[in-house]
Amino acid sequence: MEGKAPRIPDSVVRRLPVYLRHLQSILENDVDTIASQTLGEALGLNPAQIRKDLAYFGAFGQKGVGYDVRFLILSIERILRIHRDVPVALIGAGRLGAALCLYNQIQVRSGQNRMRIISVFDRDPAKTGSVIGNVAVEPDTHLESALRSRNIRIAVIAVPASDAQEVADRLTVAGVTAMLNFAPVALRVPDSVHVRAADFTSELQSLAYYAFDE
Amino acid sequence: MEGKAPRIPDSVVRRLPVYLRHLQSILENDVDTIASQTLGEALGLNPAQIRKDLAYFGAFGQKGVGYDVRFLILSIERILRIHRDVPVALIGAGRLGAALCLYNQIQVRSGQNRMRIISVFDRDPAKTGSVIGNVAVEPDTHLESALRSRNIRIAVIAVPASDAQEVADRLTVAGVTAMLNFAPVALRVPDSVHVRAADFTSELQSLAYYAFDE
DNA sequence: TAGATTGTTAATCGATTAACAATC
DNA sequence: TAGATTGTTAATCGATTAACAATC
Repeated sequence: MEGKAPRIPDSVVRRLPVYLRHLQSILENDVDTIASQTLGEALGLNPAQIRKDLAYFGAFGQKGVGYDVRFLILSIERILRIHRDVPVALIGAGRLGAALCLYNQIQVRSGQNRMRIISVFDRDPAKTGSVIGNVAVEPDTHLESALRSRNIRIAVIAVPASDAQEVADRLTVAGVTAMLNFAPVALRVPDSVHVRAADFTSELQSLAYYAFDE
Repeated sequence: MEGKAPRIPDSVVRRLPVYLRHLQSILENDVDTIASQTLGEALGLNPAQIRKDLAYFGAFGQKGVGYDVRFLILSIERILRIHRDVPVALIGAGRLGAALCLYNQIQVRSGQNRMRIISVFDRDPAKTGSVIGNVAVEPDTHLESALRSRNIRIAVIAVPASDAQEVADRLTVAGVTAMLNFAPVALRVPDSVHVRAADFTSELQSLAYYAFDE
């Protein structure tokens, strides 16, 4: 009975966390209701785009009134599947990986985020057994069995570029379906796996183009 | 005489560093020439897109042959304005900022990147005066004067969300025209300033959507 | 009721892909 | 010359924005 599965553009999915974050922040200021116009002004987005984005998933507002902030927060959390804790793995416990892990723990503790890095792996025996915040670093030989037994579907790759493709391959086999890749290399994965590039160097380099068109 | 200024889509500008990185890596394997077809296969992109992207800036290939790897590397570096060292400022010397700074130094030292973080600022007097790798942390009171005197146009924002808008405002006044924002908040800046969001939490949250559509 | 604002359809805009003449 | 591959134009596809009836 479910009917059509409309296929949601990635650009829409990526804006949802932005909406969510702003809604959470205005809730602290006791704002109960918000119009797409107001939200758009705060985020620098077209209000029609916001309404259309939300309408992909249902009708969450009230005509003439706007959106109930609390209800919209809960709705977006359900859409994204982050209405409960989501276990995440981190591969690579170097400086960047460790910083991301500690940052994540702060966000989780303050209630801003339910994506939790609960497993960290590294191939370096010197790192294995050490602890980052409240998570122990495990040897990467445990990777496949640990991910499967903990039912982890999302992983952050923070290993050197030379190791990243091999890690992606192993993660794919272990059932991971979404990866955030900080290594400066393009990863090849099956169509069923989503990879998002999060490469510091590339971001900086592309910004140089805009910085100097005087 | 220069003629039309074609206005380049941001999606094109953001792919250039990806092309560049791959070209640099194949050069190490003594590949002298590459066809858009081959490059596309390696990066998971349509070869027509690669040719069109490059054609925005000129004709860099040879019909029937392909692109000379060395020449294309130099050409893309010039297009992006990274054919010489580019000074970058980092605001916020917390764990994430420090990790990014050290990571940047490794990349610069190994010759993979000419975007150099040469100035780091923090408002915490406990951090001021300390050193991250080979860069000293300066008090944020120096921000405007230091950026102007060093002619810095690009900045990385790695401060708490609550401080990020104020930092962006100050950077704008100080003449910064491109910012990479790691704080989990949408920044409002004049149209003349480019802000790129690089928010770990949002990226992870949007990935959750894809991880569970079983 | 009058004013405001949604949800949705239609119009616009822009980016990607296909096709192919030019040419190495 | 024959085969390969670019640069570019045209066709397609998809995303954003405008407009407005529905309705709170």
